Amino acid sequence: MQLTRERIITAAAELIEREGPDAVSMRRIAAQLGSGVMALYNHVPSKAAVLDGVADHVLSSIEYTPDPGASWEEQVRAQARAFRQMARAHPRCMMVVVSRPVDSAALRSAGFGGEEAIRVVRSFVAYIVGSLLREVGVSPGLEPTRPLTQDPASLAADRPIHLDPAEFPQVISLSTELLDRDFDADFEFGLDLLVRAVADRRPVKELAPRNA
Amino acid sequence: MQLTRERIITAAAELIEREGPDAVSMRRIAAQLGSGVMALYNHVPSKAAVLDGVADHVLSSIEYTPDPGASWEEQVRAQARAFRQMARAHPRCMMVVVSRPVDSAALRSAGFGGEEAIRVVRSFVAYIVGSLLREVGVSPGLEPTRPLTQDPASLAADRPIHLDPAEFPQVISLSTELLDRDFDADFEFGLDLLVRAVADRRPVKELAPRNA
DNA sequence: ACCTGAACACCGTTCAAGT
DNA sequence: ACCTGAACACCGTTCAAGT
Repeated sequence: MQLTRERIITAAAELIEREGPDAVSMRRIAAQLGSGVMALYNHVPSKAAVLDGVADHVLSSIEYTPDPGASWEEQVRAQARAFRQMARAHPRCMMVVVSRPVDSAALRSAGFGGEEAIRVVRSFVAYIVGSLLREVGVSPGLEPTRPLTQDPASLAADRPIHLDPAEFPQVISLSTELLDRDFDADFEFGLDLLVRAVADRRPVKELAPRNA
Repeated sequence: MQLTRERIITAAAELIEREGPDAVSMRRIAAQLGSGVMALYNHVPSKAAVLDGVADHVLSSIEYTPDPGASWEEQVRAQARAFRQMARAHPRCMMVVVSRPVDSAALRSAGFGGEEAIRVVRSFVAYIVGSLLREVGVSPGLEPTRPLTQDPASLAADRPIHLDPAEFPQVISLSTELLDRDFDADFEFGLDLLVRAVADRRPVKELAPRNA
């Protein structure tokens, strides 16, 4: 099959997702595509360019279509959640995304990039990125390489809590669930803080008249 | 001079700050300390451990002493600013910090780690980390290695805007200042959003009685 | 206990050569 | 235009050997 920039970037993203950012190398990508290493350089100028491509690829996979009927609060929440879904779908690519400039065109095309409230947007993006780094980033990149297998047990081993899954299968699945809930709640909590803060900053919609 | 874990970590941090995370290697660290590569392994188990050490070292350099007289709003702001100062002092180490678990003991000892309001703290940390990644992280790590020199011109070249400093010295210093102001204002803006949001969530200090 | 140096299995990228 | 393979200057880490 023909070698293309796109196939190279996709292969790199898959490699990162399977074995972490450290595992990605031009040689491994080439091997995966069944070609020699140097063949890659006909479609891509450097490894850095491949990683740029991965960041862009992942960012543009955000699925968000604005709903003009919704309030701005709900639109902001929807965007934040779309971003988060992307991060959860490509957790190990997040470090790569984050190591490049964030205000990319891809991000803008996903609806992040208003005109009048750039600072508000930046605050949200900062919050979202920071949240997802914590959520996704229990030492995601610079650690010793993982084994090639990707069973649930080794995924659980990425958590700070270390238990033998053979001995405590139910404890582990439970703790994973609890952690997930925790992340959900944490994310929504902070998101809500920001949404309310911004709402309070707007010209107040006079519900009940005050005295004075 | 004697080789120690501390000297190794300090050397690594300096190397990262001078040439970026990509430039750090066991061999370079050893060369800097005037020893053979393998001598390092008597004090440190692996490169990953060195990077863990760097993250901890940088995190524990946060200078914050709580002022019990100040309001909680001001205390939170002071902590956030202390964190930010650290990030600006070690900008290129930030990616290393961020690639490890953030809720470390070092962070807690810097005053981040309340009991009753863990989620609030997490929201702030998420915001701060996300902000500083943007501020500090114009492709901080995975880029082609920089030349060894660290003059202001090459620092300016890290910005997205590319001008020849020989031709436009004043434009560059101006734009740097503008960017700095921008970062300051952005950071304070979002910080203020969060502080107000949290304040509004507290049992309101009844200033003026309402009708109803 | 601490350091050395050779060796191994990797890197990214250049270059000359092939089709 | 696209691919190859040898080569170069690097990696992290193991191991056997020295003090």
